Amino acid sequence: MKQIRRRQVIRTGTTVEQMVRAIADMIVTGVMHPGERLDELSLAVRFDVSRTPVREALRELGAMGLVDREPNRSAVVANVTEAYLHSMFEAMSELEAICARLGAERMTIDERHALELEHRASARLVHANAQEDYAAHNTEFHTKLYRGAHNDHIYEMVTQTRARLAPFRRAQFRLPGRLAKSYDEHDVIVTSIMRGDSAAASQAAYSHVAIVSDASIVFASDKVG
Amino acid sequence: MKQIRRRQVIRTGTTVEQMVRAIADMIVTGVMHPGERLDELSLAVRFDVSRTPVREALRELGAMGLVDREPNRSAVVANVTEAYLHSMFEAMSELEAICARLGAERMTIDERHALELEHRASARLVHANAQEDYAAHNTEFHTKLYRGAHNDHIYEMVTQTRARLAPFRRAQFRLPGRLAKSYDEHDVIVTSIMRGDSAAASQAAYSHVAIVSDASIVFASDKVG
DNA sequence: AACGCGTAAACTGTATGCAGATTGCAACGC
DNA sequence: GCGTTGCAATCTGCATACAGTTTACGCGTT
Repeated sequence: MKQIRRRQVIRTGTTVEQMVRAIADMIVTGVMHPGERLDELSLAVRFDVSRTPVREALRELGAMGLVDREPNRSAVVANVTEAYLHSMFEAMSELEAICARLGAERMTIDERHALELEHRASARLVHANAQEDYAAHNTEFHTKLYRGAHNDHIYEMVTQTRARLAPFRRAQFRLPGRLAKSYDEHDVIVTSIMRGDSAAASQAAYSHVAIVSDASIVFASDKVG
Repeated sequence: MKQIRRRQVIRTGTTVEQMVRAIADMIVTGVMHPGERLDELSLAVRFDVSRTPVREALRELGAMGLVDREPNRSAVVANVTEAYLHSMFEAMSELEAICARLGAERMTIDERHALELEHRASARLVHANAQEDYAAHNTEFHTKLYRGAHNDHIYEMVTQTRARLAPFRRAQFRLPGRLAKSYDEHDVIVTSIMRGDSAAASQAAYSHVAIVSDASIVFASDKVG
């Protein structure tokens, strides 16, 4: 094989890290679907490396829960049971409620303003029914919320859980009227946080995720199982 | 090299899985200390395998957060900052509070009885000041508590967090009077759960971990940093 | 004696080869 | 015609070889 060290122009990190990010991205963004095979040789060819780094990347993705691995079988994009999916959504509700509560107590003035700005910015996207753009703002909004708890470990857990849920939550904004409802729910969270009302923020965040969960499980159900 | 397939008598799983378990165990039980190097070749020799499975095991342990890895550097047993340690303890409080709350609502009669039994069984160990044995019962008690929430993903998160905290929590029961206090705290949790009082159970579990956290950080402080 | 520099040793990153496991297919028997 | 068995192709698991990087040490210079 050639090996002329021309591994594209991705700048950051080691080969394996790059592959982990690339593959995780494909899974999370829905380029690859739950249950799809991740054959080592194909990936090696695709990324122009040998199987060794591919294997390490797959193992790491396995540890993250994004792919399932069994001995002597190809790795496959994680396809969780409906029960486990449900437990992840419930965990998301709990985690997000914690973040909202802690955020209401701990966020700096700047963080609060940034959150509110992010929220307000997405208002016009609701009217335009710009689902893609709204989804991007939505992600950023939630990231700011999670950061606001000022707890790195909780941030790690909630981020990882969110990533694992992503493949099953893709279509949520296609439900008619969901965009507007989502915006309203965010509004309650933001308002509560601005007031420093941790109980209300927590409650609002919990229900918000619970609703997203319901919306998503409908769409997931034809993939899971 | 020989390769006479005599890799000890550990029965389950692939080579890498066995190594992950073995190394994780050494870290969690304190045989290896935070900051200690995990050189690939030494481990390979020790386990009588080549470096390839060792590397995969280390990568998995890295993903779990039990070891730290940097490019072109040996993996080392994870040594977290005091800030991150604090965030993990806080997360533990929150997670355990959730488990207690959900447990108070969801545990079956059998689960409640088993939890109470486990708790009562450790009473005599308190009087004997049998720290080792109490620690074992303590682990089992908390596992039952986590299971009681009937949420697999939360169980996964809390278990993983607990494992990462283990190296920094080892000495907690050596504080004078800690055993008795721990028992009393458990008692409040158990009683609340038996009554189905989720708010009280949640509150009790939260404070319990917060106290353990304080007790542990004292001991951790000469290791961390 | 202290500091820099260069080289070698030690170690990680990656490629490749081989052995064992699995799967699909085809030929055969019922 | 359908199920079963055996073989071949494919793929994973692990070992080994090699390349690139970091670290440590010793030598020479000041």
